[in-house]
Amino acid sequence: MLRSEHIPRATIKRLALYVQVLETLKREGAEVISSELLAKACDVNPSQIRKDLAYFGGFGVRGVGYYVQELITSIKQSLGVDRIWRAALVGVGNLGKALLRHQEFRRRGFHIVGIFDCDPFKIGEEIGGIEVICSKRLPEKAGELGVEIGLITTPPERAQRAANYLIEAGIKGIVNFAPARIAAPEHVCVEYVDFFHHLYNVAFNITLGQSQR
Amino acid sequence: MLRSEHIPRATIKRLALYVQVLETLKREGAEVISSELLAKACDVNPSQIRKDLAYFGGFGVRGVGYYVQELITSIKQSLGVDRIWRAALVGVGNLGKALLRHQEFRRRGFHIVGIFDCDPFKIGEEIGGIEVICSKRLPEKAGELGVEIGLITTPPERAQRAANYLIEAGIKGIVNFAPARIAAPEHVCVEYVDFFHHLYNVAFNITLGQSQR
DNA sequence: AAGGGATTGTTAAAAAAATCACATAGGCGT
DNA sequence: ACGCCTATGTGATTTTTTTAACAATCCCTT
Repeated sequence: MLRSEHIPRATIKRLALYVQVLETLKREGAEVISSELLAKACDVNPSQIRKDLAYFGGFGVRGVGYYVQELITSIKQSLGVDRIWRAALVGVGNLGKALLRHQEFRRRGFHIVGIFDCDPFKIGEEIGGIEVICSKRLPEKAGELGVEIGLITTPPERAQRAANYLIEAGIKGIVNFAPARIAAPEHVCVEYVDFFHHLYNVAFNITLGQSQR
Repeated sequence: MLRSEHIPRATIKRLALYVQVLETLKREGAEVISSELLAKACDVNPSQIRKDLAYFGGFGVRGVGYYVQELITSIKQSLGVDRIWRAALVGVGNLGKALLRHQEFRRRGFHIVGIFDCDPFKIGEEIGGIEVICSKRLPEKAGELGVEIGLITTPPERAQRAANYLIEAGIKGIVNFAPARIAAPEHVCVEYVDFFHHLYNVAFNITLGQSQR
């Protein structure tokens, strides 16, 4: 059993993908799926899938495959997303507002319970029943609200400051949507969402990548 | 010289990161930078950077480092983002609207010149001076507008249909913001932007990943 | 209850990517 | 003009990740 080994970062990334595809398959009525079929749907190698899943346990049944619902539950458990996560959003710009309106967050178990901005004109405004609070008060408020994850949607030049407030608040995970790197202590997990990385990738592939992949 | 070899996918990803960090450094007044310092700012290995850059040419000066502005220009050229790319956006929801308002797209050379949706109530509406057109007319309009890249911001269940229209329109690159996989022919490059992959990553790291990284 | 068929879990091999180490070469001071 | 200093570019090495192959095992039919 592989369970106790070090789990590759790439595996974690793929598990999130598997959940997405499995939920689609479930909606379509599938109850059981083989690694081969799931692989096709995810556009990866079947061995890859079996290996990824084996890190967390033997979820499959030999000769049969994986029970879809059971697998979804197991992966979510393994990832730690089988519960509600309370998040704070910092930066009420276009993107911030769009994310706040995005029903998918709640549906997936990420509840935005605090909204912060440093613009005095935005402070006090209500969005989806939550009042926008001054970013400076983040450290004090975050504990109160039980926030564990921070979402940064500020302009790039203010991303680091937002991060500092979140770190000061004792938050352990940050998803940064601003196109800027941020410094954080070892124990804080920072993930970057950057559209432009993807756009650049596409542009490159169109331009010269014809032969690749 | 490595130039003619196959370029790793991971390298392309990092080049986009380098551009981001270099532009910040430029704003801060840096004119020259060593691979070591750039590495620190990007949180990667210095050799990695030198090797990545060497795939595209000898941009550096031995004993000195890399000239920041020159390097930015060179990388952008290598990636094919040293020009304007015309894009179409399909799906005028919260996220779509936020992206349309996002100034960064234009600043980085991605001009959204067509907006499409299948909702009759949205068709005809004007956003930023561009009229929303029925998705069905995408194939005919895309050529007319000179669109090369498609951005999908529909709900997940409509992502494939949006993709089909884009493919029919002869588009060669798609950035899909909808949480759904899409099928596309070999010659069409598809990139996925999925916040939840990142959120899941953070959740996992907080839950059990303490020992990792 | 026993054997056949199918698909997993896992070990071994291959491929890819990251890192190291150093020779190479440009700039700058003398 | 010469040599030193420094940081690049690149071949060799290590590590990581992916893919292939197959033995183990579970269900299902007879």
